[in-house]
Amino acid sequence: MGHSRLMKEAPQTRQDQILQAAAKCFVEDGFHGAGMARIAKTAQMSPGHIYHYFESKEAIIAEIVRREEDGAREFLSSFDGLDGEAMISALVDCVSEGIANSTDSFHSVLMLEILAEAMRNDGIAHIVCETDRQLREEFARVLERSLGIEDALLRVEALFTVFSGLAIRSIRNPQLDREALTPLVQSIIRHLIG
Amino acid sequence: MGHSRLMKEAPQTRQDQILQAAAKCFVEDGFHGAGMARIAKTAQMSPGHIYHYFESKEAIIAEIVRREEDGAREFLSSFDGLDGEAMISALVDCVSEGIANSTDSFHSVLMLEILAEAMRNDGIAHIVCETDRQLREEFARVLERSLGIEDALLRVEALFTVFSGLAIRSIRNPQLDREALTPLVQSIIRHLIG
DNA sequence: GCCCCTAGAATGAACATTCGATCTAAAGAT
DNA sequence: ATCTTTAGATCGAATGTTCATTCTAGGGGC
Repeated sequence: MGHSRLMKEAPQTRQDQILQAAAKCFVEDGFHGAGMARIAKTAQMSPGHIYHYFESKEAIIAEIVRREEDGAREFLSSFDGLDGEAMISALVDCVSEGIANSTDSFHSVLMLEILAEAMRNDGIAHIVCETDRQLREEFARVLERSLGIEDALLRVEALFTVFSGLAIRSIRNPQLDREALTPLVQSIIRHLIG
Repeated sequence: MGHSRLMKEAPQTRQDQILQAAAKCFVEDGFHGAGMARIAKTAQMSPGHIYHYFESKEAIIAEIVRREEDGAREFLSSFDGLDGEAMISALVDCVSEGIANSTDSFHSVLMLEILAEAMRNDGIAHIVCETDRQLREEFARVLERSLGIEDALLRVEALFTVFSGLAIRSIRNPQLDREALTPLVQSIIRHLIG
């Protein structure tokens, strides 16, 4: 599951350095729990200096959300060229990869924080909802073309539901047996697109 | 989907009054975004007085989480006596009710906030994970007895995954067509327990 | 000499929490 | 009946801290 490379690779620009540090702090303490002082220290620069690159703390949050959503957009575009069987097996593979990924709690927590923030910050809500709309529509188009599915938008919604649920489950049940769950979830996927 | 009555009914005690006000503020501003001053004003008492009923803000959060989780526990116990067909139709009915419920964004947001907090607060994590373990095990027992399902714990995990996902979807796609999605999700449920 | 870049102290608002004062009301005393 | 005592409920101002943000003063390239 391809996430924005920002958060893993070494930061390229001063901006990336801040974003990377901020994301780390936000994951550990939450958007409102993390202070600029700690973010600055993590990014190895003075608090005041951050304001040369970002207008405010909220602007940092918005940019992190934007990049995180871009990561999902990119990931989805990797399904673009697939047809028939290739599409099905790519989706099924996605499950094992997706389940494994929720071990990477970094992105799970970030997602929760983003969704919670979206409920009270209209700007964030707009980014998230708009991305989701694009994702749904593009993926429905892909599914329709590659598999001839009719009510594709609906199936996509159900697929997204399952994948979203996995992230939550890995938090509420840390001992989750991923190996055992994978084939069962894969059978749901096949049930949805077959 | 039965949620703790605390949040809807008129508050019975002074404690409930505080918890109800706090939950409202937490939903609007987040656990760390909401200040005691605003909570006090919402509960119609002085900030200082809150500390006669709760040791700290964190204690309020913990109690809200505890009651929210109790709501889930209660809801689940309503499946206790069912058998065979009754169990299946109860589960299927659950979908339409569950999907409708995610319109009630109050509990969706609270859930997100709780899960995010669980990732950084061991006390909260313990409440959430322990409740989830109980829920899984009891529901697996019920499913095993009423439907003779073998790998019940696994099926329960998959069922919980789907229901958890619905809450997230209703946030990322506010225009979600609940009526259309219901039968598709119901078919997933049947696929999981049939 | 001039101009960007940078650090880190300064600022004032907001925060969780504490505390002494005041209010309420019921029990006890006369 | 009336006054006194007492204990808990309630308040709101004070506390010390931490917050996001701004400011100032200097350091290095041209």
